[in-house]
Amino acid sequence: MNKVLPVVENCASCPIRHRAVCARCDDDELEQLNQIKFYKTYAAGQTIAMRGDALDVVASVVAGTATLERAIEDGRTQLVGLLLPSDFIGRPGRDTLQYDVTAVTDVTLCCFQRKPFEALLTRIPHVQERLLEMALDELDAARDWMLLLGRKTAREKIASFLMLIAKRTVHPDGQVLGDTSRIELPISREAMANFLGLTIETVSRQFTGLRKDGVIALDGNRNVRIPDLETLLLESGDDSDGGPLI
Amino acid sequence: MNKVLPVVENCASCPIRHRAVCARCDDDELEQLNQIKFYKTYAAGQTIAMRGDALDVVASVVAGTATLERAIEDGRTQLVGLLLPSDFIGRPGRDTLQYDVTAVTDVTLCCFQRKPFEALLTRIPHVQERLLEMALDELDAARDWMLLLGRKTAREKIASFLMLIAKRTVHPDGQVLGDTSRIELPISREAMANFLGLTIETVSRQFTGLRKDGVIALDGNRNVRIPDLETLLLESGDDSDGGPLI
DNA sequence: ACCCTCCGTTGATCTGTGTCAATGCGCAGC
DNA sequence: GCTGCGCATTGACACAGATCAACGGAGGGT
Repeated sequence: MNKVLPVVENCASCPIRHRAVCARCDDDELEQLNQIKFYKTYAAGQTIAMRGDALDVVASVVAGTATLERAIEDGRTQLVGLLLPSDFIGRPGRDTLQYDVTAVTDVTLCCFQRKPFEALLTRIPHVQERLLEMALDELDAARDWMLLLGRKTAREKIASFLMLIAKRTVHPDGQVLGDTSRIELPISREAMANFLGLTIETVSRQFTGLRKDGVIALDGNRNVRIPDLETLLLESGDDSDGGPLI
Repeated sequence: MNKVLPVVENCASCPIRHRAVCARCDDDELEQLNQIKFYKTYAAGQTIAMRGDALDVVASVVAGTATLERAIEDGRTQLVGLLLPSDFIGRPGRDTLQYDVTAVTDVTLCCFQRKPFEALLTRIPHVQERLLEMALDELDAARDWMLLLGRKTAREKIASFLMLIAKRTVHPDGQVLGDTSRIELPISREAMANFLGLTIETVSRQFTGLRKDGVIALDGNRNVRIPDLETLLLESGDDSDGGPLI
């Protein structure tokens, strides 16, 4: 518990700068951002924030994986966001959080106090613009996700999830790769079930099914090899023309 | 077909101005918006735009109901957005549309050519801010919707939908009402099925079930009376603390 | 080595919702 | 009035995925 986690020095060195909030800032603007930011780390399993919490910071994920969850009292839980490096948490202009945020691996956040950040937005308009762009990207992702939840079969859901992770895999050098022949699942079977609107048993059975049919190969629980990406794409029921590989 | 639809003169007279993109504009700024805008009407059933279309306008819904749909080739369709008066269509910064947009009733749109609108955004920062706010509201709505699609039963889905429509009902004078004792469904059973990730048969059966249990009363196909709102809320499986009634 | 816990897998069975098919109802056109 | 069409309802049945239960394997603590 509470291991010492690596600390990142500043946004300019963020491996994910090209997608993060400061993507288009010049050195001067980065300096302004640097003055109001700080890093925070959470160990795997820790709760970062809970639904209803007053939210006085906004943040970017620098490293690790976190989840956004919505739950019903009786325990049913739906993942409503998967936060990977470069994703943004929190919303300028609203001060309570609507969801539970949990670190599923060790997570490093680049945080900004909300008030000074909002003030900064008015001075650096293209950060505002970037936020809008990110929000709309997330909205698109949420809508694809809705198609998955409402209309896809269990097998298609799993295949779609694998494609999603493959596409979003970010390598240590910051490049978003199309390397989809081997992926590492960032979350447990349970989290996947909550992501896809399934039970863990069904998730497990579908993995077995895909393995038996030669669509994927499992190497431990978290490593998936994909011999033929085309086949997996077919299984996913996706007819998207690719779209941005973000 | 193609009846004469009423024309709205300018944003300032929009009945829904308080929630639309120009919510916080002063007269001078409204004038700037007026110069690049125009109105367009669509008859019920018309396609407003299709997935993949080049999108050179953005728009606000002034009157009527439209849907945003995502479909798989085999015909399975999921509604990913329900556009009611004051909702915004299109995204500054991206030039193709990801979804099919259809008018389900006669619809009046307040349109802006995208390029001049984007130029205007840089001059009127609080419109940009307003767009971000609306995008984030939509994201919140999408996430609640994901919980519904992934984890709720058919009955809960119907009850949630009724609550949603009740909350969003806008009266002609522009006031968002809490009048939830009688609502008019803006969409057909089929569209509801696509909204909720169900089949029309299941939607129908759930309506019948709720009626037989005295939770709702039906007056024709599109009119629902809700004797006791608390009961319906209970059925919806929602434990949200209300949140903004938007 | 042992136990224990956590996580994932597999099996047997149940059930909510989908599927297929028939029927009902309102409304427009003639 | 009748007919035809679109939409909604109802019924019988099938099946995908949930539920309940047992088991397996990896890793950590002692």
